[in-house]
Amino acid sequence: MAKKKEAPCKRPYDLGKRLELSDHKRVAILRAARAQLESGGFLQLTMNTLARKSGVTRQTIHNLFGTKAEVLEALFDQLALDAGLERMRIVMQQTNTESMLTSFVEVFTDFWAKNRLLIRRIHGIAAIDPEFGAAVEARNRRRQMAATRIVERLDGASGSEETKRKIAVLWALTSFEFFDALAEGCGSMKSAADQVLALVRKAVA
Amino acid sequence: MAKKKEAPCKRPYDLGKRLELSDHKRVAILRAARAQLESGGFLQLTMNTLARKSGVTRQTIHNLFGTKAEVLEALFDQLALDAGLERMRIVMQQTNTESMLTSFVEVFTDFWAKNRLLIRRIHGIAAIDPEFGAAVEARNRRRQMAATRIVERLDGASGSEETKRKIAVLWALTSFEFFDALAEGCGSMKSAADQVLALVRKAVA
DNA sequence: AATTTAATTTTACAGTATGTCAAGTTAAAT
DNA sequence: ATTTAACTTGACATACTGTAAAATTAAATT
Repeated sequence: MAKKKEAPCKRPYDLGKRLELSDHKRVAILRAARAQLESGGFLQLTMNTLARKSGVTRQTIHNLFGTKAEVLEALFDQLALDAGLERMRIVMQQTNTESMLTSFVEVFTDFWAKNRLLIRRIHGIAAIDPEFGAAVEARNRRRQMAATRIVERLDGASGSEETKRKIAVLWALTSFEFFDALAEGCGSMKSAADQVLALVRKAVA
Repeated sequence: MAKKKEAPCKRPYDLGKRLELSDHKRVAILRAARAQLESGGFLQLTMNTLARKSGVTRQTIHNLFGTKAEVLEALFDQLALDAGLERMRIVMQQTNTESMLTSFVEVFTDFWAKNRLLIRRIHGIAAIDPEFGAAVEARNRRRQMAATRIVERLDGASGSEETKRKIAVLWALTSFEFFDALAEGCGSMKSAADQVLALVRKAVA
């Protein structure tokens, strides 16, 4: 009674503007996720509200990202990608080792200051969920490597107990959590950053 | 057709052994909650599994504690109560201000080391959920007060910029998060504690 | 020993969240 | 005009939280 659908004949298809639209949605979703995460926290952030706030369907979020955890990983990745790579290059291109250390501290305190609330949440999720924690840890490894290389270059030797100690201290002093705790007590982010640098100099140099 | 129940005549009732049993259950639940939280994290910890692991009904947990968040608050309270009060007294009873500082650092690094995983989770929950975060912050205020008093006594004066700076630094250096980051890099908790003390001495004394 | 009392269990329910599926719609690309 | 794929819609299964009321159990009282 009803007409049968024709058989599908494959034909080349270039999605130009459609990809663009799709990307806009990705951006909108991540932006909304960030806002939601910062204001209400992780428990308030539901796929439903996220969909509503970003003007998309819940299903679309699943199509674009996968699970809720994957949305957050994407958010974290974007953050690291936007800021991380180029800044790390700046650090490593310093000729003087001393200024490399300074640059290292500045790059991260700046990063922590600009994304304080978001990173607090993301690290919080990492702390409560071992699986997500592993994902975050993997993404933080670049900082670890950098800290190691800087201290080793500073010390000349590598592998000694003293060097190991310095690496651990530099790592901890430039961690987000330390900055976050410090900023709570200091009046401003700027002075917290200054304090970190001073402490690093005293402890490592 | 059926017999009517007699009217209830109130009569004094002392629940001696029953309270004891109830307390045993409270303990079992908190113990199970801790284990679950440490091993699987917050997202894995459900009221159902918690009930199963502690040999109680889900409803009983609700009766004894209230909501899931209240279970965790109870867990955190117990932790702080067990260790916190007496230890803080030890710190404050030091005659020498210098040894008061040392004692302060030791008390907390010791505490962090003994409850590392649990505190990491609890602070994680505080970081992702503003409401729970406020509850944790309120319970951490004792440490804040102590740090302030120690530095003020050490400096003689109170209110100066330099004193404020020192308070913030002492606060951050003795935070759990800093210890946690440091312990990751150091081989042992012991050496992490040593590092904290050394840094505090350098920065504050 | 019989009865009263309250803790605990059982059972049921409402509300909300996640994640998946299939069919329908829409708009860009051909 | 037709094909294509993103997107929406609506529905579903599952799981967790929190609450309520009746049934059960064991301690405390008489």
